[in-house]
Formats: sequence, structure tokens, C-alpha cells
Amino acid sequence: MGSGDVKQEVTDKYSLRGRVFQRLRDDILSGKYEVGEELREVAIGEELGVSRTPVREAFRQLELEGLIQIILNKGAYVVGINDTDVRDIYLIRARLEGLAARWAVDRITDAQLEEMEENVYLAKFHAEKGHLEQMFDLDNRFHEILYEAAGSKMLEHQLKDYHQYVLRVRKKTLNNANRGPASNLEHEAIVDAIKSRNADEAERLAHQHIINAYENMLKNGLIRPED
Amino acid sequence: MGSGDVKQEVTDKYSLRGRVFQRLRDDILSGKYEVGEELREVAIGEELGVSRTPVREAFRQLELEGLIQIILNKGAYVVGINDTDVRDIYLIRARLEGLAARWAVDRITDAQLEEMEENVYLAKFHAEKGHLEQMFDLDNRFHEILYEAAGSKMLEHQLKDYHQYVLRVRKKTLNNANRGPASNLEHEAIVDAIKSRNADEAERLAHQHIINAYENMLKNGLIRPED
DNA sequence: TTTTGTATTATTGTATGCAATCCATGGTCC
DNA sequence: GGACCATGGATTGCATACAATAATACAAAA
Repeated sequence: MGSGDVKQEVTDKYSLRGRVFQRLRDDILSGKYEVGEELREVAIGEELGVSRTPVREAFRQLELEGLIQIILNKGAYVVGINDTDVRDIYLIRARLEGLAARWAVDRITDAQLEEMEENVYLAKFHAEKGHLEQMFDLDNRFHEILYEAAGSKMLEHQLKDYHQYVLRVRKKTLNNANRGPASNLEHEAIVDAIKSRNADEAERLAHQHIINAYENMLKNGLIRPED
Repeated sequence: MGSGDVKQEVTDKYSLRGRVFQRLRDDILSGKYEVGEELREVAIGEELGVSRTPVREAFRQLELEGLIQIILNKGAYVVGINDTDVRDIYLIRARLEGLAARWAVDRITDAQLEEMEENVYLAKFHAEKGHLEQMFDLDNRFHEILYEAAGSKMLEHQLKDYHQYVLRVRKKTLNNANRGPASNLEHEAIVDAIKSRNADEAERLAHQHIINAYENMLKNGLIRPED
């Protein structure tokens, strides 16, 4: 939020609470827990070898993220994320990602632009070699740079959240089909649009890029169409 | 998130933690604490008459909302919300609000549509009478209905958050100037577009509605232009 | 059989205690 | 005088203890 502030992940990895939070988040997103399942503080604590305190604090955060619902004096229940949510996220992300690209046109730093170009170059290389893990990481990073380049803590925060949400689904996307190379080309076009300061084009391309990713998932049956 | 789930405020008002959370959130948004100020668990606890535990849990939530930054073993620092953030929120909200209106066209229930029409009618009444408080509440409710009518927990959650953020700024907006009646007219147009199932128009109007609200704030000097 | 009241248990909400960490102060050595 | 290190106090991170609430089981009454 505050615009010119420190770069620091909101949830640190080195506190017990941070570890519990990330672990539970992963477990919920990966489907380890059934939707509607009740999470008990002691049980989770024992499983992770910590007391109730960090578990409770993690619960409060997960609640705020919408991953669990806490009912006073009753319990914490997994809300999860279904295909409808995934679709919604992609459609929301598409618009916000477009906005990010638009803002990046004016605000991107030279260093960020350079990293983007390197990213595209490397991604092309790894795509040829078939290095899926690297492609996945580079894709993640590409979008992160874009979010940062948009120069808005609010937007960055938001987009990173959504990005996280669909991480698991996305992993499948890149592995399956040959979305990788197509995605790379789109990245390249986005960078070009930003570099040539064409805001409309940047927004349009970034928007379409997310839509394409989603439709690719549909096409490969990774997600049910919905509606 | 899970799409068909219970209507329940994420943060309950009746636990100590809930009260601490809302209180701190209000205090931060209203500017009681300086940006960068350190919040100490014991001090806050004493002020509100509670122990560190609920304060800590509230801190974790505020951190996730981006209102404070917690540095491990060090402290919690107010991040706050500045004019840039407000602008960003309005621009983000404008796009998402448009999306909400678009989705509402297909998904709004008869009851919701009816409540919207009543809302517009009542708002017109109170505008004539100059009842600012009621207008403020009705305006809040109008947007809430729209978010609910969009039929997407993800989007609703998001928009309600942003709505909260700018609440204080918004209060000034309605009081000042004669934005009230203009806003009412725009609401009415949005309802009409939704009722006549014109998605493009609904999105355009809802988008513009937020932009107008923001520009009105600028015009009245409630916010500095920025950039 | 169903329902209702009650006692018991499980679980959460909050407070407190203890260990680890950080920060400021002051002292020592160069 | 300035850089380095030790020490004490303050503050957080986590664990545990206690209180309040809700769920369950079971018995008694209709």
C-alpha cells in the first residue's frame, strides 16, 4: 500500500506462524482438505509440531484470504477454491493485468524492462530445451515483474494474491500442451508494447494473455467450462 | 470463495479480536496513527482493555490487508493509505465494478433487482430532504447489492475490501458538493442497463460511475491529483 | 418413539509466562 | 575521538494455562 515502501513479503517464511500459514494455504489449495472440512487447532499444531498460538494466527490470515471460514466459538472450515472461482479469478486477473501493463508503460524502470527482456529470452531458450520447471519459474517471474513495474502497491498486492491462488492449476497448464511457447510469444509482444510506450496495446495484449491462458486450460480439460 | 456458501461477515464483531481488528483498522484509516508509527502489542492491548493475544491476531490480519507491516522480532509499523493508493483503488475499482455490473446482468436475482430499485427510489427521496447520513448508507448498500448480484464470491470479496478502504474519503465526497444527486442518477442508469440486460452498457456506466466519484473528489480538493 | 433437559466432553477464546531477539547504552581498546 | 563489543531492558514469538462456549450422549418424560 504505502507507495514507496520496503520490499518485503507480507508473510515471512521464518516464523512458525509464517510456515504454518504457507503450509495450510498450500494444503488447502492443493485439495488436501475437503471443502467444508473442519480444521482443529490442536490437530494442525501437532501435525506441524507447534502449539495452538501460531496456528490460530495463521487461521486468522487464511480467514481473511477467504480460504477458511471461522465461526465464533465453533471452528474453522475449509472454503477452498472451485472451478467457478478459478474462472472468476482469471477474468478478474485479465482486467487487472491489463491495467498493470497500462501503468507499466509509464512507470517501468530501465532495470525492470531489462529483466523482462532477459526473462523472455531465457524462457525461449528453456522452451526449446523443454525445461518445464525453469519455464514455470520464469513465467511466474515475468508476471511478478509486470506487477512491480505497474508501480502500484495496491495492484501488485492484489495480482500477486490471485497469482498464488491459481498456482497449482497453472502448473498443469504449462506442462500440458504446448502453451509454453505460445505464452512466450505473448510475453514478448507485451514487452514490446510497453517498450514502445503503447498503453492501449499493452493493456489489450496483457488482458488477452490471461484470457488465452484460461481458455487453454478449458481446452485441455483442466477445468470444467462452467455455466 | 466457494460459490454457494453462507453469508457471514469474515470478521465477527463479538470477539475481542474482532473488535480490536475493526478498531485498529478504523484508527489507521482515519489517520489516528502516523504512517510509520510503531504499534506495540501491550500498549494497544491496555488501551482496549485486552491482553496481547487478540491484539496479535488482529495484527496478523491487518498485515495481510496491508495496513501494517510486521517485521519479525521487531515490530508492527503503520503503512496507511495515501492519495496515490486512493487513486489506484478507484481506478482498480472502476474496472472491477464494471465487471460486476456485467456479470450482474446475467446473474442478478429478482429480489436483488427489486432492492436496487427501492434503493434508488429512497436515495432520491433522501437527497431531496438533504439526509446525508441516509444517503451515505444507501449508497453503500447500492454497491453492496451490485457486488452480491455479480454472483462471484471472489469479486464480491475484493470489491467490498476496496469499498471499505475508501470509506472515509467517500464520506467527505457525499457531504461536500452536490455529488449525491448526480450519483443517484448514475445508479439509476446502471439499474436500467442491468434490467434491460445490456451488459456492455452496464459495464460502461458502472465503470464511469466510479471514475466520476474519483474526479469529483479531485475537483473538491479532497485528494491531491498525483503524478 | 420422539422430544427435551442435563451432564460431560471437546474445542475455541483469552490471558499469562517464558525464551529469543533486538536496540540502546555504556565501556574498552586502538 | 572513533570503532568495537558487552550488557540490560524492552519487545516480540511461542507455549501453556484457564475460562467460556458449543457439541455430544444419555436419560427422563410425553
